[in-house]
Amino acid sequence: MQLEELKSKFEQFLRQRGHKITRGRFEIIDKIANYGPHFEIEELVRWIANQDRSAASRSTVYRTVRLLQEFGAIREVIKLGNRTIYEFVAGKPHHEHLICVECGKIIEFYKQEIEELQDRVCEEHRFSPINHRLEIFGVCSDCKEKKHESRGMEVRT
Amino acid sequence: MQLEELKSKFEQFLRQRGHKITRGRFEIIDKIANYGPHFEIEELVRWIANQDRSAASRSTVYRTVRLLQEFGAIREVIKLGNRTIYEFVAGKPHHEHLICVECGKIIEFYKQEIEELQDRVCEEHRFSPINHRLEIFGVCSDCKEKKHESRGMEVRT
DNA sequence: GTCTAACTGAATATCATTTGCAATAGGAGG
DNA sequence: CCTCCTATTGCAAATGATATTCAGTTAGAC
Repeated sequence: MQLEELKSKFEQFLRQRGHKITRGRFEIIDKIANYGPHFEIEELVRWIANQDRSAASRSTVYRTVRLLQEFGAIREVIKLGNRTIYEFVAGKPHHEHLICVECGKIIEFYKQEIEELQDRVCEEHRFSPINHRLEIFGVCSDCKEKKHESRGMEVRT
Repeated sequence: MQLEELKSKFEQFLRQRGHKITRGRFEIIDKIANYGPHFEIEELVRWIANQDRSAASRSTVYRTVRLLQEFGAIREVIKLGNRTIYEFVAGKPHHEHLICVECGKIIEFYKQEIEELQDRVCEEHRFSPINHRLEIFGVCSDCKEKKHESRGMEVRT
């Protein structure tokens, strides 16, 4: 599995920076990997605490998420209000997100042409891009259907 | 001037929602209009307080910014860490942003093709977009030059 | 002018995140 | 395997942005 590979890469990363290889850090990686691709930290902290009373504390989760971000295994992908949604990247190719404001569903997509056009814009401004984030907020197909149903009911009432 | 037009539209908006037309709200619009296109709320609050000891309080600024957002005169355009940068839209056409992570400079751009490609992606997913935000983080041309200079000096030292 | 609901300011609460500190545990060197 | 030093951990407290509560103040309908 490529999770093991990622963990050993992370181990190298920690050594290089003079950090120690601790159980907690690797347990957190496992938890994140099992949680699903997108998460918020508080959510993750609660989930970990529910699963395992003796697991890493809130502080350690925050600190480890930060390290994993620097390492590149995690990315902040959605910022909405005061919420930050992270993504466990783990070698997945780059992509952007559609976010349903009704149900919170997150749909990933990738458009080569959009990426290329961005590069062109950057060149035009002699700007060296480091990273980018495209968030499209809207209503997903499921929620549109639900709305139609409920609208129908309102009429009937 | 179109600021007056905007204010009278905002007045209508307030009336429609059963809100009152108060001096404070309109003074805040003036301050924002004079401040520049991009601002953070705390920054704005300090600036307003410095200019005018008797101006609106922090609470009122937050509340008014919220109203202006709902009205559509203000948009959250950049979310970076715990910072939120707002933009006074005021009828300006839609655009996206390049953000220099060295100096904080914000460059606006618009690419019709990117917008069209986004619409196509939404259609493919039967997703109804409401709004979107494309943030490109990187280093602007000025900062790249500065870096070269300082690198040169390091070598000489 | 009167009256009521909306507004305001100040203080307080909240929420996510960070930090200080004392106790603990990696892991390098013996 | 033991020792020692430093990084790490957990907790509690600090932070920073934003929201809310409440008592006093106003807009504006009648």
